[in-house]
Amino acid sequence: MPDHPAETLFRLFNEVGIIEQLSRALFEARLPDGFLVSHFSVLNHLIRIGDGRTPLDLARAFQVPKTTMTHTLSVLERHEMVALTPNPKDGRSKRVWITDAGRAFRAQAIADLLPDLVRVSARLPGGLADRILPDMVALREVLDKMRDT
Amino acid sequence: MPDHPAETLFRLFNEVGIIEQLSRALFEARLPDGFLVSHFSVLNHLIRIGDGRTPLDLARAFQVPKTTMTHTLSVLERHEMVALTPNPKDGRSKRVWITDAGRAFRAQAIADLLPDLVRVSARLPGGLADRILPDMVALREVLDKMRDT
DNA sequence: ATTATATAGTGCGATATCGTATTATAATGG
DNA sequence: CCATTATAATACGATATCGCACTATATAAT
Repeated sequence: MPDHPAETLFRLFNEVGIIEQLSRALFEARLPDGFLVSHFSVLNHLIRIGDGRTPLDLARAFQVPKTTMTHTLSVLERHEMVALTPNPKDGRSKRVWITDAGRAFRAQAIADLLPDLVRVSARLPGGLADRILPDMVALREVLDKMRDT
Repeated sequence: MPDHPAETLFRLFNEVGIIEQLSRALFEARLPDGFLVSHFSVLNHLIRIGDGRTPLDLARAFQVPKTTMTHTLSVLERHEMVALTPNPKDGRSKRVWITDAGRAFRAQAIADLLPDLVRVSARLPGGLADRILPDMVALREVLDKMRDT
């Protein structure tokens, strides 16, 4: 790697990859057996953003192939944590709804996770997360837009 | 999620996950068919940190299970991009060496990747990567240490 | 209207990743 | 020494992720 603006960005993506790996392991250690962050994330999204969206909407939100979202939803559906209904606006499509079981699962997961998050927070240099979050959002948005072009 | 220090951290991990997803897709679109970031990363590590390490060392460096590293190395070995030799210091272990083909692959991948990195850099708010990289390193180190305890 | 093109979801196959168990070798304690 | 425990790598099975192809429906073009 030359001494180039891209060099720093390359290193940053490197760190992002490792942090993703570590935080995912942390999360999944607290989830019930057989559940992964991908499952939790969908439920969390359905509550934060609202349900009734289509599977494709979700795939786009998480930037995963639609086949991956089909699979993730099928797992959640099998556990009755989401329900899929026909989309009255589009016969090809479906709508995704979170169930009470899904809400309960998400709430429990967050409760089980919180102590770890607090522990991490306590060990971080003060204000680190607040400090970098806006830049991380900006980075995500740039990548997101570049993807379309 | 309550209004809590953990809330910001939670959001940060969320962004990290999405950025990881997007940057990986960007990378892999430039790699030859059948190669993933995991393969490139190992080769890159062998050059940056030096080869001759054991598979377990590599698994620790990337924070993946050792079975995952066994698999990744077997792919690279099949393509003759790394060579595994017995470890004279430990009969249970091996040492990992990068080959000329591995070096060439890595160099080509970086060359093919550079334009994308430059494009991203150009669209980012000035100095963003430089600004947050130290904090991201600190975050990674905290997670890394917490993992041991 | 009819045809052509685009889009939503899924089936299927390939590979990646991960957990558990196994084998071989080291290190340790008696 | 010998037995016990720990460690490195792998085999194996399960699930996740992804790309490609297919079906059904919608949209656009003429």
